Amino acid sequence: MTHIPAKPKIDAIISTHTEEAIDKLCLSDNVCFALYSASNALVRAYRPLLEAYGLTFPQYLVMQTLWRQNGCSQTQLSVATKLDMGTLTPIVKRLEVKGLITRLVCVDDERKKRVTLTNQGEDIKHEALALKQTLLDKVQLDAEALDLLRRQCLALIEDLQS
Amino acid sequence: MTHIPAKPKIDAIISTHTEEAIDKLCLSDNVCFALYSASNALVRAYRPLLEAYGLTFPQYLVMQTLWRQNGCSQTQLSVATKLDMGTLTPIVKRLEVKGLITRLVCVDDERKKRVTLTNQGEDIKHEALALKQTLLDKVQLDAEALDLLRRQCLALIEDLQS
DNA sequence: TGCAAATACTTTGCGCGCAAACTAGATGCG
DNA sequence: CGCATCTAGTTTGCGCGCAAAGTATTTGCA
Repeated sequence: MTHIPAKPKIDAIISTHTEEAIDKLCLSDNVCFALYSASNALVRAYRPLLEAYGLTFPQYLVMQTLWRQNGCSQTQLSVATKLDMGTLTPIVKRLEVKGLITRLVCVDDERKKRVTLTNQGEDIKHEALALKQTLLDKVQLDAEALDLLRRQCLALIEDLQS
Repeated sequence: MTHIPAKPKIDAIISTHTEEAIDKLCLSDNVCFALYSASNALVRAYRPLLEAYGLTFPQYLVMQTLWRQNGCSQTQLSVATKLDMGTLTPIVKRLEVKGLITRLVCVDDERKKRVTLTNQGEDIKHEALALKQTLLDKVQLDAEALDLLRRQCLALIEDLQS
């Protein structure tokens, strides 16, 4: 009679999971998971703050770009925000519906769209930019640690896109 | 006659943006943006690797949790992956359709669903887990820097969710 | 025991994020 | 000039991520 391997052990049933087991269950030993979760947590934390201005986080990124340099093309916005055109088009359209920007076909190149802030879009600039600090105030990490985090993320982006 | 303020200067037109201008346009001086972009870049980099196993990145996170602890409830998966139930339910359903897991109502509590790996789900474990290293090999950051990045992200998550 | 509150999960709606396919205008070159 | 190629932007399809509302089961407690 051939050897019958031990029946694969069914792991502990749900009700017996202790706190420690759940801790080990968490993927926090994983850089990728940590980064991914931190990004989700960030967007989640921004949501109630940005709500006052009717903005989502990606919309806020587009607005920040325009506050630096009004009259960008959509391609330039795409490069600046690292969002592809398929993502950007509807975002920019929504900002237009909200009355924060206008989109006009470029006269010298009719393929391009020039994205320009409305007065309303300009008006919220300083208040909305201050939200960044409001959010960072929640964070224990000091300026130096945050700067390191920022540079590590940028380095990672470089490495991953090659 | 009242003072007429100078007409607001229209910023440099699109075609005159130099490389430097585009660089300054980028939001890379912003921690939140860097983190957000890094997370997007990460998911983007994983996509072609995970495609071989028919997995998305969030699906991969769920599988990783199950490979650690088979037979979790969905709530436990939700805690482990830091994804809310509304996100998790369709992810788990898709994994079931792919034949990687089964979902059974718990006998002792009929509200709960016990999520269990199929043989196929077990089979891809080692190959799929190896992808993590494949991806990290692209990255210049050393183990120490990655660990710091990981811990900074976890600290940030803690701070932001309070 | 009865019933309100809590818990586990599902569904809906909306806005990404991105690949892929498409439209339309600009460019280059024989 | 003519025409292939490129570039700028749009559309479609799919899978999140999450708030909010809904269903079903369990729990707690008067």
